[in-house]
Amino acid sequence: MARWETGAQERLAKAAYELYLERGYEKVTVAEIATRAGLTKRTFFRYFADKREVLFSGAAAFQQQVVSSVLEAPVGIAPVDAVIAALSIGGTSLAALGELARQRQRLIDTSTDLQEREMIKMASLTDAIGGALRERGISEPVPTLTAQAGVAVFKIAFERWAGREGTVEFPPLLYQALAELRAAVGPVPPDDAPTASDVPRLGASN
Amino acid sequence: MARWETGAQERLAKAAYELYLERGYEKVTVAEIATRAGLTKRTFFRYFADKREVLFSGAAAFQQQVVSSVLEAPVGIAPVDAVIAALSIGGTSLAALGELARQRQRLIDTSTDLQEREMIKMASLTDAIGGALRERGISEPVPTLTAQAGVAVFKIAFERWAGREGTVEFPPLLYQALAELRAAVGPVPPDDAPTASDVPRLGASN
DNA sequence: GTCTATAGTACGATAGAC
DNA sequence: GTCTATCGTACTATAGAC
Repeated sequence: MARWETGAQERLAKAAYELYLERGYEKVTVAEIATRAGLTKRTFFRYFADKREVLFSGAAAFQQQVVSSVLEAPVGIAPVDAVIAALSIGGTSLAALGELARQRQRLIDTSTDLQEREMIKMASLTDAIGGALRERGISEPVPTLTAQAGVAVFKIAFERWAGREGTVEFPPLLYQALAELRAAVGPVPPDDAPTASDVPRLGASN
Repeated sequence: MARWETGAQERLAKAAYELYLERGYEKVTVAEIATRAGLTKRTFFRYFADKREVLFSGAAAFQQQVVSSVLEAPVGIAPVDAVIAALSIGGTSLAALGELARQRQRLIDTSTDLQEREMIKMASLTDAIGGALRERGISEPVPTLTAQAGVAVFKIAFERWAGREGTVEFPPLLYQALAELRAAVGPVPPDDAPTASDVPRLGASN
């Protein structure tokens, strides 16, 4: 008999999901999660920084995927198009999880603590996307603003996806939300306006 | 001698600011704040829901001011212009606090807990602005998207304001950030695009 | 794996204002 | 007397220290 069952992290995550869904996030203690997984509280904190983090352990991989897509976008594409394309791919991966992703979203909606954590993750994603654009030679404020707009659009599109039953393609929801954002914020200012800046392109001379 | 000095909440807030600045937010306990204010931990929690909330007690008033401005904007103005005008007024009020506002911002930047709370407050502000637009008869998705864009632009403008010494006018920073956002997200889609929607106007027939 | 610090809660008691 | 602000204490759970 092995000293440890394998997959301690997976067992902890599974136990946490079950308990959170059964009794609600706030009514569950870390000790209970650990016990159900056949482990101790100490071990829980070896794998997860805190009680919330269980629901966000996939966030780093998602962020990495999006950042990679931005970095690998074709030369000459506008930053906003590179970001939206990257989020389209990432969102499609999340949507592929199906009911699990919707369940997770509903769980987060029941707790302000979890909502806070999700916002932090989204803020981190925004920073990382901005950083990827800067790495490609785009100078401020375009990276920050593009990343903010892209993530805002992503959130709306993903909420719409999660709120629907059955199988819905994610990319059309994302592109529709982008078009709606453009319509809502209004026209690009003319080039001779003192505050306007040209829309740069990735890999171009900037 | 009176059993209690007046202004318990103000004394607690003052003590908290002092201690947070002296030793850093995380190294200060609620008991210490209360003691410096001549009160007890128990009383601290009567006035503030938790240790972070001390730095955000003005948020509700700020939000209320912005929402009121949106609701009172002239008929016929585009939603995005109403939102930006409202945030311009609100931001100017905050900027009027001068060094105190900059100090607060620097404090928040030192703690992820405080950053989380700030994000929650900004999300609440976004929701409230979206609600104000809906109350004026604008239908989704314009309220949500406009509010998101407006708050994103506000955050960038306020960070720029906080990062500068001396007296800088807030509104020009805000309008510049809006122009930059428009340039970054690209052109409004043509009217015949399947995903495009006309830009509605407040009080018009929609 | 145990121990400790501290955030945050619950409930009751008490003291001043009116 | 009532009303309200304050205080004392005991408690749970997270998180980190040792």
